[in-house]
Amino acid sequence: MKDPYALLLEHIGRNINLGPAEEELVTGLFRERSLKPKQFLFQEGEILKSQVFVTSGCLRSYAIDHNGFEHILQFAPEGWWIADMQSLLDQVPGKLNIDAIQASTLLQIGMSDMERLYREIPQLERHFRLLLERSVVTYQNRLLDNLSLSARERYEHFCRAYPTLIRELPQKQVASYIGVTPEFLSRMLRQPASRKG
Amino acid sequence: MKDPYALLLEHIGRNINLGPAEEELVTGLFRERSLKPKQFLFQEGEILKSQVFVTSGCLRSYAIDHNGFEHILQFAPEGWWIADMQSLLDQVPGKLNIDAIQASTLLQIGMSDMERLYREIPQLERHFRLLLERSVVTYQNRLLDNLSLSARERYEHFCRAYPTLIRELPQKQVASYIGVTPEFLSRMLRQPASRKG
DNA sequence: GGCGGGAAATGACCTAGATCAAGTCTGCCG
DNA sequence: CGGCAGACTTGATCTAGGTCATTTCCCGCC
Repeated sequence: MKDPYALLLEHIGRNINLGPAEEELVTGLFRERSLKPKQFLFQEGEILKSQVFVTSGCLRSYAIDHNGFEHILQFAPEGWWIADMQSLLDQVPGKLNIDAIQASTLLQIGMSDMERLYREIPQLERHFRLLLERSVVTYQNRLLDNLSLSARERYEHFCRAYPTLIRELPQKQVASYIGVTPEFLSRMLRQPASRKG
Repeated sequence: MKDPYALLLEHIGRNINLGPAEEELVTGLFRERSLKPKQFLFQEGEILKSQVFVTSGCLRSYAIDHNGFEHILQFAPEGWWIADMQSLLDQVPGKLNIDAIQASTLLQIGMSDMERLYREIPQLERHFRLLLERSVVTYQNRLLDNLSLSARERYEHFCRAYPTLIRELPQKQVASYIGVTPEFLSRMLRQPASRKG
């Protein structure tokens, strides 16, 4: 079992270099927490108060539409951040739910402490800028996939993007992520992906 | 006709405060450029070399799928940034096309100059972090819309999100943005949006 | 070792939206 | 003014994927 704080510092260290004092400041402000499978971190209508970094296990965020269907926006395995950003940034009731799909541990930091970190370690702005750039690219690609690919192609992309996850996820969650019904995904997987060209 | 550089500084000024020397540094590194309607800024397969800030008119970015259909990722009217971020960040051949849908003017800065700006004005990291946060939220919402809403609902959202743009855009581009065929959008608009509940 | 509940499979049927193929309408360029 | 290329419309038909209901499977739990 790896030290969660070490994981966080390593993660940050990929983009910027922190001195020992800075590392201490960072680790001093994050608090550990663990979640059991299916336990909620955040529910629709609440106001999200903290940034969350996953140190083990896996969380997911999803929205529920007006027919009661779940649409998964993000999986967050070890080493990822997860949030309802709209709620967090504007301190407004969120539209997402976030829960653990496995027993998980995470590090949490309140918004005012986060702002303090930005003030005292301006380099962190850079770290998160770089993360967010990747995040935008990822969402753009996923959006284009949804606009231009068939369900089967989206499934294949998913398998390539999350080769580990796919083996531990219930099929219905994959369905919900790629945007098809569980029934349809089930049928699709039974069908022998037509050879082409 | 507003000064394009003033527009850029005003834009940045919404997030951070620059001193006169910093403002001069910024404006000194951006170069003006203009595009005629339909003129390309960037085409699939090229490697994007610069950040682009739109100062008048409107650009769009879109991908072409394996059936030859366009899918519009973004419209960038005055005051917005536009790029093929994947290409720009990784200096890799891009999958997007970017062109002007109206006569447009823009400010451009090469990547090395941009890095210099980040070095000399670290606050800019913050500015772009804040922009990118908004951008992620926007893409998340659009993705959820695509996963959970009908074509008509997506159209309505679009009208609310871009009330000005909708009046000057050809219908087929709206169709391409919301992810339906032009034929279907045409029919849909002819149908009197069923009253419900 | 039986049982309760969620996950998956499966069958029959349905529909939003796509496709293809003609038209028409419009604006702009020579 | 004439013509022609794009944008929009319209009709007929098709299909990927959805819906609903039933059954089976599997796994954790008492």
